Amino acid sequence: MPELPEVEFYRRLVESAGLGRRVAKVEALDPRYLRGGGDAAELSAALEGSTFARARRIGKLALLDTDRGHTLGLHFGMTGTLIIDEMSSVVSLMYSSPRLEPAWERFVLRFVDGGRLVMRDPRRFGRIELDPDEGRLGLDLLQLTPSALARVLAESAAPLKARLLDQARLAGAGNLIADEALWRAGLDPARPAGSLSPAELRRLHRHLLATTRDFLANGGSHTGLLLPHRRRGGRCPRDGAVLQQRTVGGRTTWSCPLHQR
DNA sequence: CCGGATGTTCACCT
DNA sequence: GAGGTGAACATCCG
Repeated sequence: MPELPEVEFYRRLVESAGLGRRVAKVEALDPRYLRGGGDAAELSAALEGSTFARARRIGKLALLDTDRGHTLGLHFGMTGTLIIDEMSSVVSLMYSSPRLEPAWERFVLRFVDGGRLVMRDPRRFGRIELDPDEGRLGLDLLQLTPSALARVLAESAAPLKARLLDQARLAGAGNLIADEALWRAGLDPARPAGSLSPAELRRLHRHLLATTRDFLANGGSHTGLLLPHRRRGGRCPRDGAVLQQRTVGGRTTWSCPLHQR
């Protein structure tokens, strides 16, 4: 999906253009888009007549609090984007066509003022959920402290990268943030998570936050330094070594065999 | 035509 | 129980 930076852009979009507007109707709702096959009538009853009072985010989950005590959870999958009044945020998604296609509108809220909030998602991996269990997500990546990172990784034989992608332990990092931060930190994604020295832990913590903040500042998760070289024959922009492609933690992983140890 | 893509979940192994 | 793999989901792109 969009990773933390993209979802943060969506949160800000709601904050700047979606708060205080009364919901008239849940207008289009792909039934498969309700997480856990939830009840569409229940969703309409909870949202129609309400306004959004606050937009929060935990990891990759956007949370829209209504003025009546409900929360709408938005999860964007691989290709989900949020649109308000036909204006998208500045986000560009690598693997989602920018084309406008009404059939890709999986969830639409019509406001009383005539405007719309739309989730457009070609691949349909996104989900919405009323009053989601926020406890299923770990600490938000932007709130990560060195000691919290140590707890995320402690005593685990799982690959380092697999732990970083485990949303129940650390919420927000996706495949691109993980590869970029590990590359910057000079750490092998396949290292056992529990094997990092205190110095390596501090280094990884620093680069995880710096990478995420860079992506936020530069317009998204597709702005990494490693990204252009994630292709066959691509070379490490730091030392020129041919990059290695593997599957780690179930995801395609690119790393430098020379400086990531 | 085929394979793979910023993700999550589940079944099935070891 | 922990962790890995592969599939499924659905569509586009090279």
